[in-house]
Amino acid sequence: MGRLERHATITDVAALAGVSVGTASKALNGRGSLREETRRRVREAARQLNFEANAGARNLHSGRTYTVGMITTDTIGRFSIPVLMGAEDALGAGEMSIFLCDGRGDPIREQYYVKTLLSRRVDGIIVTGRRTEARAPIGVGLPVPVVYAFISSADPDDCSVVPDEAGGARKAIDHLLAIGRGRIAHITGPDHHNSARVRAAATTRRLAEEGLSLVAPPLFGGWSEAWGGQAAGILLGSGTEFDAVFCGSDQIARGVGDALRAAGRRIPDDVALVGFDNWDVMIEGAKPPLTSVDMNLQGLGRSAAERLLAAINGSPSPGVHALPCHLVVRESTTVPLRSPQASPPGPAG
Amino acid sequence: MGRLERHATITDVAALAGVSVGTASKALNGRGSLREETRRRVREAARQLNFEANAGARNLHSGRTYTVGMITTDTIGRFSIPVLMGAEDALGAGEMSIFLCDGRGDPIREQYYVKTLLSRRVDGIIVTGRRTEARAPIGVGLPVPVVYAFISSADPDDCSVVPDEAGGARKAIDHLLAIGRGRIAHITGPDHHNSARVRAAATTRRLAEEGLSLVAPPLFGGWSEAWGGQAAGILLGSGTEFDAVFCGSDQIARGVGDALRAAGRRIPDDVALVGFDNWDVMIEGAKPPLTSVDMNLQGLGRSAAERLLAAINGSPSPGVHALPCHLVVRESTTVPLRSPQASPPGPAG
DNA sequence: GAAACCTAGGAAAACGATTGCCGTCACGTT
DNA sequence: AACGTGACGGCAATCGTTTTCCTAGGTTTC
Repeated sequence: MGRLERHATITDVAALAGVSVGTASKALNGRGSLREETRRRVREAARQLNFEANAGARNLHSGRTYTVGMITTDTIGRFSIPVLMGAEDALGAGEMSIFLCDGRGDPIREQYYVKTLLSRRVDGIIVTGRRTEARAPIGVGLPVPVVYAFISSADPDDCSVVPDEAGGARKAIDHLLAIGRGRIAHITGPDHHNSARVRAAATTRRLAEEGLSLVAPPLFGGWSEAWGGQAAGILLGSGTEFDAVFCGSDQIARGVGDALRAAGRRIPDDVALVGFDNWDVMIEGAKPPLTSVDMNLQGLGRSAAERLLAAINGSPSPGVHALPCHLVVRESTTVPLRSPQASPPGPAG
Repeated sequence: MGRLERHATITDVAALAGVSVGTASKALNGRGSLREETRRRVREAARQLNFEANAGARNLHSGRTYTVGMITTDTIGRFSIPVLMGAEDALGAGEMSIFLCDGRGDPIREQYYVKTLLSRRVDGIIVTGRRTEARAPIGVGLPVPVVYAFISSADPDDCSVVPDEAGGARKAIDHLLAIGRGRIAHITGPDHHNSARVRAAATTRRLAEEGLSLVAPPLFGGWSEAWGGQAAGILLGSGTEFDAVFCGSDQIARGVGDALRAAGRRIPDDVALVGFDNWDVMIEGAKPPLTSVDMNLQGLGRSAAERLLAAINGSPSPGVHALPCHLVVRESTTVPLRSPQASPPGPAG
């Protein structure tokens, strides 16, 4: 790793340029009134020494660190990443850096991180997590603003940015109805999981609005492919007829799809399939590619960061803010134009 | 988000406790010689004001920030996360915080991050990325130590911690040979990808050591399930006989497995299947669960962080350090004890 | 009872950068 | 020649903390 040079200070720069530190500072920050020649000399000295102003020292004055903390409630993973990236986008533009803290689902660890972040004088904190469920606030009367993203705070005065999962479920059902499927089943995650309950309830309600109902009560289980396959088996075994399955996750949908195909049902001809999450890995692996609800996690992260910045600048936006989901339609709900496999008769070209 | 309290300073604490700031500092840090009663009084005042020492101000003296930067070369994702978590483990013990910077594969952005991190006076930098390929150093003569994790630096004097992919491939082949499979095919990612080439070369070499060779030249393509399926088709169509397929990724393996099963080959009875990455999502979704090579990314992150800490403390470890991979054996290479599906005859219990 | 010695805690100088204020110099004006 | 006026830069305070040095007492010791 080569020779480690020492960090140059503004004193070094000033000395090299033959001016006082105050003048050097002004020269580098475009303040005060200096001859252009002086500025040039200082800038050249700074360049030569690879000078980078010590942010810590600078922050001592401004009272701001241009730094935010991001705490994940549980483990950082598939859902936190896009949120993180969105937040980074929004914050990067404001030249802010992010401290990442992985709570690992341990409240003690989490509290420790909060203390650390506060001692580092972050300008604000974003809290996120794998579950959309409301959670206890990370602290009360904290000296910096906090925004919850994806997950929400149990305190309604906190600012939370969440996906409109119910709306997403409604869009899925709307789509299925629009393509003429009325005998819909719903297979989803564990019933102690907020997302599963919310999506199932919205599904049932939306169908009720049309005077319809699910062909069977929602099947609660897990979020895995295995559960999808198992649930599909239950459905097939019950003898219930159905022409569409709306699944609580793409993984479930994939498991369902595999099981249905194994049982001789064609997708989408016999059964239309809709997933949730729009997770590329599952979407692309599924046969055929899966129609799915996208929660726009990156947009969510961006929005959360923007609200945090606003709060830092004195304009907080308390309350729960729901962002719309959108449906990405693929071949699991629409007959492909030209199908490479066996497909129902139709004009071939 | 409630009332925002101002950050208390040590001056506030000192005033409340009725001592000077110097004394307050000593009391809180266990320095100097003070009466126990005085210490108690100061601690109580600090507690009452929710005092957290301003890390920036403190760092001004110590010259250290107890902070490291983590830069991802490309996008933060499936490979960076475990590395990040491992690093967090190792650093968290040292009370260090992590600045996360997502380079998004843009060198300009990356250089900007390096500057930012330096101005924030991080004690060190960890560079990681999705590809194991050697990359240009993020800088020369930087004032802080740098460790590359997963990805490696093109400068051999830099410290890089990488998985021993070749060793992993050898272990996979060892295992296949041990279970009596000698007609092995290899399907992997694009040949411009370092990992694909390294693994393929190691595979070929290991077989050569036994006087064997692949049943066909390695099939280079992509990392996806789709490619796996396609490649399996090629293999089947060629008429080549094979009793095992070693795949460059779990996704490929899954695609291969699905295609083989669709073609009537039983796994592992007819064809044993080994993946690479040991990615839970793919492993569990595959039927049967996939034997796979695990690169121990978390251990890699931990090791990288430990080496960084050592370097910060004056004991750098230049060079490329390869960490062993290990093979996780599952049912795609071992006949299950009791099989729920059709299985070759054998004592049923 | 005085010299020597602790001990507790205060005062002030750092750390690195910013910024308001003020002095100085070179002009131009009357 | 005396004065006013910009322009240019230096000085010093400031941010919050740590740390060194120092002093004012009280305690020991002979």
